[in-house]
Amino acid sequence: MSESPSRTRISERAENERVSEETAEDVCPECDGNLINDAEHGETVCKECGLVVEEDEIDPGPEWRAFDAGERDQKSRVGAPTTNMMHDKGLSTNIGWQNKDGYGNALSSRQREKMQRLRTWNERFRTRDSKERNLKQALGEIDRMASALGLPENVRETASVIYRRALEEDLLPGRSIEGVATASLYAAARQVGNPRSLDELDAVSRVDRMELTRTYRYIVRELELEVQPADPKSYVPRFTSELNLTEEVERRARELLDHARSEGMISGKSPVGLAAAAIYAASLLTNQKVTQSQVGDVADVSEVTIRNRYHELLDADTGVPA
DNA sequence: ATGGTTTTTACTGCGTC
DNA sequence: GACGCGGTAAAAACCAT
Repeated sequence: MSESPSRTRISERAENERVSEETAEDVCPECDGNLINDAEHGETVCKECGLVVEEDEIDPGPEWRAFDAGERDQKSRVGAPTTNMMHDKGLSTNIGWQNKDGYGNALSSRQREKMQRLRTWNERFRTRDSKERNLKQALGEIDRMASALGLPENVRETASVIYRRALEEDLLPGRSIEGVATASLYAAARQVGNPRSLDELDAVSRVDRMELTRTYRYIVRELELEVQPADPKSYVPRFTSELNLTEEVERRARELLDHARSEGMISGKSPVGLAAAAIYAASLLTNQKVTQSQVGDVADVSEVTIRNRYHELLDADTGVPA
């Protein structure tokens, strides 16, 4: 319990500061006399010189007067607080389950049936409503992340289709809208051959990596999405342009990757790492050198990985066994 | 949970500018 | 002396079982 003394000190200091602030405010700026609060006129005036320091204050009280408890109940207009925990802030209609009318009398069987139908419909509209809202928010999220990552229109389309399907199949309960939206975008980007790495998604999403990978796996499994491993080549153009490299380098890198694929060297290796290594190797072959760390930076891959991969790529290219 | 594979981290030595 | 590069060992991350 060594922290209790320090905690006491902190709270004492806070107390002192607040008190001093208050006293500073309670003194008339003209004559240093004490101020009094005149609630009826909504003013703060100096007791000594009569200077009005503040006026037009907000009266926090009710604007009506109640003379007994019954009147207070009638005049008070305050209801249940709204809450953000529910999609509609708790303002939607809810039909009670008891078959009683407003006075507590039992309903006739005809009326009971009617109420049952009303309940059913009310519930239908309400859930449809909530899905609409859900979708709206998710699509906004997808849009935001997509433009942050510079992803084109067709990716957003695909992502929203995936999200809609997830929503239809009731995959949302227990998962965050954010998470599913991010996962949908990730899957969509890969499906249309414009992939972004998990790191990149992670950077623009509000959910952490763990949740992202978990929900991604989940929706891929549940929706039986066909997502092939990303093609290393699809990363090449983006990285080369970020490094201001020429078309020649880009072409060379693609060739290296094609060749490596035909040799069956790419399975099990990370596509991003392969792309980075191919670009590095291509930059050497075309005398437009970039450093390993430069490539590693834009691709988010360690230099070691680039080294290992690019040796393999060059070996495969020249026919020398590894 | 476990084991195998891949990637990353951290460190070292070498050559060059 | 800083920088780019190569290599290694151990840790961490990932994936299928």
